[in-house]
Amino acid sequence: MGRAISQLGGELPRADFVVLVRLAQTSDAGDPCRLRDLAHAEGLDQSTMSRRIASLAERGLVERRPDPDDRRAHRLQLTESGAAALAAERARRVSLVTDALAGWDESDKAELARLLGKLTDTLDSRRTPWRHTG
Amino acid sequence: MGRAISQLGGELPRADFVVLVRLAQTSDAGDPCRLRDLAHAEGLDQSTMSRRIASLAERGLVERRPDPDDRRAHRLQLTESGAAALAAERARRVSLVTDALAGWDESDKAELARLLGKLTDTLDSRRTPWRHTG
DNA sequence: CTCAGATAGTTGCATGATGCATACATCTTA
DNA sequence: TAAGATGTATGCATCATGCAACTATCTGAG
Repeated sequence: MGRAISQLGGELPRADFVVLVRLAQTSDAGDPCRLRDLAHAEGLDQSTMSRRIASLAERGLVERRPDPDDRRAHRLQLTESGAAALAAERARRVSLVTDALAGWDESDKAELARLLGKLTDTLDSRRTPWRHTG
Repeated sequence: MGRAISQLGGELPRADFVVLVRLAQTSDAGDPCRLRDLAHAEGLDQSTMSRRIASLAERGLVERRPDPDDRRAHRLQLTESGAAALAAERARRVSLVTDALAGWDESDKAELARLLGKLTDTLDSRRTPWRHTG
């Protein structure tokens, strides 16, 4: 817990961040998020995601609860610390962008936001394969 | 040489790509590009860049010529194969974007291009630290 | 001119992330 | 009930990386 709090001030590694983002999404959707889904969503091997989750669980950011419907599986969810770490990292990133665009006029900022949103939608609808390493 | 040609059809790893891009830039500028400069530009350790260059040189994409003014150093430059591989990778990436934006109207595409160019300039002028891994 | 220190680059070594193959438990279906 | 599929974890080899140490060369103070 102290460990998680200490992370709030620092930088959350990208690998951790993307997992927390996915977990927050599925948590919003109310789905029981499983390891395999996360691995597939990120284009990673199950074994890699297993180790990432183990690491996040050790640090108290993610909770692995037994799935009552399938005793092989776990239901993954953010802990309070995990949600806090995610919020802090998002805030840090928003600050980076806000600072970088401080000199821009409002219309350009609004237009960029609109077009990036549209781009995200376009890529999602095409299920564009996304490699973090390539 | 056959190795380099066979790469033209495939995907150039990002680590190789960014090095070739830098080399093409400095080649345009006419500067003798050295290892240390490349490493610093990418925020990597010299030893890492040394290994990347060694790999690119083995594959015939980069040439290491002795620096006539400093016998410790090498002058790095793209080979013909390297320039071809870079051009092919750039074309592949342009195709990805072109395909993804195929359904967009021209005005939005032009506006996105303008704003991304402006963003690039803004980030460059701020010397924003850029981590490929974070 | 000479020698101490700086600099360009390479290599040894340990570390961490990854994928594949495998193992084990549990579920599903014939 | 047995055979195969599925969810997850682990052993193992591989690869990229940073740090430290090394060689060769350059530079500057004396």
